[in-house]
Amino acid sequence: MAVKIPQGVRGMNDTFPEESVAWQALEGDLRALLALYGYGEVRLPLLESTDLFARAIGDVTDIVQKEMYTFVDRNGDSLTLRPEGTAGCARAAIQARRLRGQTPRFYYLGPMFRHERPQKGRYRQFHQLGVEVFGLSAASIDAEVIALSARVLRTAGVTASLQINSLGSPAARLRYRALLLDYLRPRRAELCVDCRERMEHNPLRVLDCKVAVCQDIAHAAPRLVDHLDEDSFLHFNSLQGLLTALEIPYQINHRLVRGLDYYNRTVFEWVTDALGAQGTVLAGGRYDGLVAQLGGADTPAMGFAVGLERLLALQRLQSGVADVVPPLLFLGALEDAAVARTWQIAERLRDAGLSVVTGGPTHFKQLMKQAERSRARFQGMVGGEQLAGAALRLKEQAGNGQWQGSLNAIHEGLHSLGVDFPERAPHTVRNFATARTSL
RNA sequence: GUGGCUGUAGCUCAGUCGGUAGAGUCCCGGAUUGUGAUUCCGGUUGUCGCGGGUUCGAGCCCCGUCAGCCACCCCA
Repeated sequence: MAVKIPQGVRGMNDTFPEESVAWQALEGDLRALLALYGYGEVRLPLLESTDLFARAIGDVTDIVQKEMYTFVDRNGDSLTLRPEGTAGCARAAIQARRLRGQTPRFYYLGPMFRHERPQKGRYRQFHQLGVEVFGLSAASIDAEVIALSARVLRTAGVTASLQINSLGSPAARLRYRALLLDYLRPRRAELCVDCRERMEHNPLRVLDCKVAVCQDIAHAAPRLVDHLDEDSFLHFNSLQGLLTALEIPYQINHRLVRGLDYYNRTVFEWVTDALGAQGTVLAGGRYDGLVAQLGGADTPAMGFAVGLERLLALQRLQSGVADVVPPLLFLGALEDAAVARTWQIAERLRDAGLSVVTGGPTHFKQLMKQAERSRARFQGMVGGEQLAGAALRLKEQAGNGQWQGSLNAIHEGLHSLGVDFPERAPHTVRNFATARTSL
């Protein structure tokens, strides 16, 4: 009787060991880097109340209008799988009163969910590293965060180009919006249909359109930088000076406007043309109004997010990703009677912190194939002869190293073949002892 | 949400005019072999993505649907 095979949810991927080592390596490198800058991890829920995202991201954005995974829980509350991390992070910081005092520098790492049509570099469950700083309004923190973002890319071994812009204060942005509309309205008929729609709810996005006609119109449009408020203008100048001092090359992109409502002043993006249509690998900016908007004390904030699938894809293209680390030793048992002894030896070597995989009991030929496939550095086969005292042979699989000796002397054998034993075996005695004393 | 392309063995792919499931590779078990091999025997290589329709008969034709890829849109 045929049973229907369950299918994973569209746009959500499973990751197997060959692939997950690259994730682990990247995540490890990033965590180490963040510690270097004094950022600490916040672990946030994947679910928030739907209302939070509507208020934070802006309820006319595509994300809120048509991309959220929203459901009603058993209490009748409307909950949403987070489509981005900033809203939840701000909510948590407000709730835990972490907005002042020692300057909060946070990061988070994990899955986000958006119901979009999957394509290259875009999935329904995807992963972001996000960084958020609260309470600092000076351009110096913008420079710090952008420098950190530059090093995120450098750490991953990828290159992209930095584009920056300033959206000014909300008031200046509103004034500019009116100016832009005055400019666009007479040209409305020339714009593409999407842009005519954009004029209604988010005219700044017309500047970002890919259609040639719209780009021409956008190039001749009044520029945001020319209509910034005084403070934002100075802030932007100050940031540029700092980026130059830090030797971080950038381009000012007057048409760079971010999609989320909460941004003001500095916005930035690292872009590449190596990933097809999804060229933005890392993006962020300042969101001074969000915390107050969510009911917290008026607190400036700055942050960014990196798409880890995109970062990894770029890494795979540009510098290669981490590969599986093969075990040190393959130990095979040639017959039932040899299993117990072989497994004991494997356990002893693991006590000493060495990685050992076992095989058998089965025929010699099978074991040889298994040994080769394991990619272990060394290989040894245990049968009745070894149990009776005959010499065990250790062989280097990819080289010529060899050793023969008694089963009990396998430590010495490995040592003579050049194996370094760890100072302390991390997975054994220490954990056992801690467990006992804490109980 | 819209559009284009593609779904056959674990993998890479054939499959003619609609007429009985194929190759290579890999994998598994057994015999021989005590060190990377060979040989021999045997095996799953499969609801031809799924569901319907036409037909005496569908991997092939028609409709629907799902998934993957790419682009639009949007975003990291």
